[in-house]
Amino acid sequence: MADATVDILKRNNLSVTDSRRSILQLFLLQEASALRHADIEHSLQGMDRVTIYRTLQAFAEKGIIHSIPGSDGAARYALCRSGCTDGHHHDDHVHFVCTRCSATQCLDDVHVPFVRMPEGFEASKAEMVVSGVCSKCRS
Amino acid sequence: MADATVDILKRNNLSVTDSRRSILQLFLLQEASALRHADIEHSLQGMDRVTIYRTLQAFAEKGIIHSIPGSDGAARYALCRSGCTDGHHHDDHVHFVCTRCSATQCLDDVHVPFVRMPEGFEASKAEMVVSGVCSKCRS
DNA sequence: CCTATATTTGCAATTCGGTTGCAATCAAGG
DNA sequence: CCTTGATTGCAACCGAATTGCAAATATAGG
Repeated sequence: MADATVDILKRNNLSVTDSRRSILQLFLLQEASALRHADIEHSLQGMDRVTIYRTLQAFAEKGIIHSIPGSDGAARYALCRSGCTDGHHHDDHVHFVCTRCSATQCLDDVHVPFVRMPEGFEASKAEMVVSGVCSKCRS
Repeated sequence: MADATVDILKRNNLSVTDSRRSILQLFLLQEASALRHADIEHSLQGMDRVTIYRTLQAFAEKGIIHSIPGSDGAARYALCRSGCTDGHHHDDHVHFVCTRCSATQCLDDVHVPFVRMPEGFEASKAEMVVSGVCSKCRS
């Protein structure tokens, strides 16, 4: 059990397989920015596209990762902070997309502000994506 | 010049064609909720899919319509309020997606709140999408 | 009004992100 | 170590979107 990936998978009632461990490993190493399916496919050559899709789905369902709304038609995923469990995620933070390096990252400490809805509307979820230049690209 | 569509196209230096007028007409009639490519294709049977894509792009570039971030992989567009011009849009309002009827609409009066960025980040644009049940579906 | 030019349209083909069904493989528990 | 249910890989498919090119059309100039 020398590996953190095994631990996380077991904690989430997922059977431990090579594919899942490799993908999870990628997320653990990544920390900084979100991963797209294509990124993973590129890093883990030889792994089937479909397996990656299904693994991402499984992780998202268990609350290991969360999806990030991206307007470019490619889903992005990032590790959930501790505190996320099955179904109920704590991903109420703002996401940032860098216009220079196009990396997407979670601003874990910036949470989505409340906005008052017009008469008759019932809000249940709010997502916010800020774009600009990230700290790495500015320096 | 009895038609508003001709007027709008000319004002934006776009040549007046049947396709553009029909699509623009749809947006003018629509008012309430945003349109996806598929919606237009369905309403305007016989028009080529590609023409619709290109027309939407042209309208967006001119600031006649703006695109709405949707996490479901299908772009949505809605008319810009007066005040939008080439490139520089005033679409700093919140968008609402109904989980029941799945319509997307602009909450023109609710503008995206300011959020303070962490050290080193430079924000240039912020998008916010709220989901829930719209006024039509609640009544 | 007519023509020349630049723009727009339609079509076919292609790319890209994502999903589904199915058979083979593999992990987990007994 | 064996059974069983979950996971993988493959092929095929789907919808959204883009590209290249030839035909059609709008616009400006005469």
